Amino acid sequence: MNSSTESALTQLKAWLAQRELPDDGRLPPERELCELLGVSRGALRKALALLERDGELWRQVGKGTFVGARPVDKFLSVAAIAEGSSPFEVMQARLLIEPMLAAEAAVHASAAHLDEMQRCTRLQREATTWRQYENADNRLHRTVAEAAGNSVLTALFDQLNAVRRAIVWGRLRQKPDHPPADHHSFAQHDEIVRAIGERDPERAYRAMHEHLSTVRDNLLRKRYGADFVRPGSNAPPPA
Amino acid sequence: MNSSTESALTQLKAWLAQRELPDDGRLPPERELCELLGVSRGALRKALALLERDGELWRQVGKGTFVGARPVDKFLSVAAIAEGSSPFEVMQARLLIEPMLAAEAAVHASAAHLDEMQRCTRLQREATTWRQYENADNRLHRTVAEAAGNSVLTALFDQLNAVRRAIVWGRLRQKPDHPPADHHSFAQHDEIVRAIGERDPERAYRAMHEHLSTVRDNLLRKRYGADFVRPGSNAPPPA
DNA sequence: TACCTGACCAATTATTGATTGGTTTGTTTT
DNA sequence: AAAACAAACCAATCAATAATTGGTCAGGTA
Repeated sequence: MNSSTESALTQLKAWLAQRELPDDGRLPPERELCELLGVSRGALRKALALLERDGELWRQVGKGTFVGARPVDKFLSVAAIAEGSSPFEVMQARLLIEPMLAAEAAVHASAAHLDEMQRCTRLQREATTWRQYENADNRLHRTVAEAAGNSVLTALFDQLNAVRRAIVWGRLRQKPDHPPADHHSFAQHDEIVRAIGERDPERAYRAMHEHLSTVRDNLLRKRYGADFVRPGSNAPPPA
Repeated sequence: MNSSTESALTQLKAWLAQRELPDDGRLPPERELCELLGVSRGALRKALALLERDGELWRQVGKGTFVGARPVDKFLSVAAIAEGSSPFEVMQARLLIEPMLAAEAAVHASAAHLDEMQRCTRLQREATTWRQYENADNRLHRTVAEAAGNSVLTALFDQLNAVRRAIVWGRLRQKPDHPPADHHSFAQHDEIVRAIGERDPERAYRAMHEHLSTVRDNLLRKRYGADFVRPGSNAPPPA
């Protein structure tokens, strides 16, 4: 180590020891600090580099210099998740999560939530375009998630839903302009809403599970043929 | 429906039908559009509200009005979710999700995953600081999630975990420097890993559920006192 | 050779003004 | 009296700009 940097390091450590730092651990910009310490900026930077190498602080251009460990705010983007996933994985995730949300919704749903659910089933029946149909479907499932009354779970559902859309949009571009004559879904949606309305968590769970199973099977049949048998477990969880 | 809004709705639908919209589906600001259609802004807004209610378009202050479904691509940042949530909600979410991951892990876990889990339990026993203890705990739960073999679910777990950390860091600043003498957790972790290793999904589910219940109760006791009774449902889902 | 000074670069933040959906208020119309 | 309208205002958002900050380079100095 050269003499000037050694001096700067000593000064810096002393300053850090006596000085009370703000909450975010930020210390003054280099141009100020080097004047405070009475050292040149180059020397100060070498001293800071040493402390950074030891993990005692971290720096970022345009932001500043901070004591402590560099924060790792790894927010996985929806696109990144969708990239490494398959429609099958998304369906399995839905199959695990949404029935629980339905069960919770049966406990916590408000009257407004129930109204909205019924409105969605009606809108879906009245849909004349694929977009309307899908809108109503999305909205119904979203309302169920929201009705569960847990903002964290709602956020997770939103993320899952976003991944689902990203994958569907990316791989299965087929979007007919007419709504499907899928009376199966109508009845299943009705059963879900009914179970939630009657405050029956177990029935809501089963109804949602059965509905999503149907959706999954349709998806897989469309992709792999009618005789496809899904690998892995798909049973409801133990009680 | 009142006559002016009915007229506005007709005009609007006609305009939408004949007009080719830009790629993003954005239509002109209200102040322009009402002039184009020859209706008052109030009437136009009522008509727009109807279409929005039917999911045919969506609006946002400062942004504009767009046809189609409201994009949920808005990646909710961890901080944003944590802001509107409570530790209790996070625990409930963990209670709903992680037992299922454990059950799936019992089916799909590889030998490498099992090794890693056992390594984590060992590391936790040997931990001498709180940070090491917590690291081992995080890693164990993360490995279970990964062992479930579904990248979407793993991503959701990561997000949930990030929210949990954000909340714990933000609200409960107490961080003792010594690991807890919490032999309860040790035994429960062992039971989880054992159940997964023996390929018993139901036992893995129950073990994880019991473990997280304990964690939650400890958390609540610490926060609200020993006699706190948690509202809402916390029962395992129906079979 | 080591060091300092000054300038410049690129990433980031702060600021300002304009745009836009949402709301209120007072007036006019029916 | 109720509905409709017009204008003003509000808050969220966006675009453009300026300021800040860590990183780097060139030239001079001891």
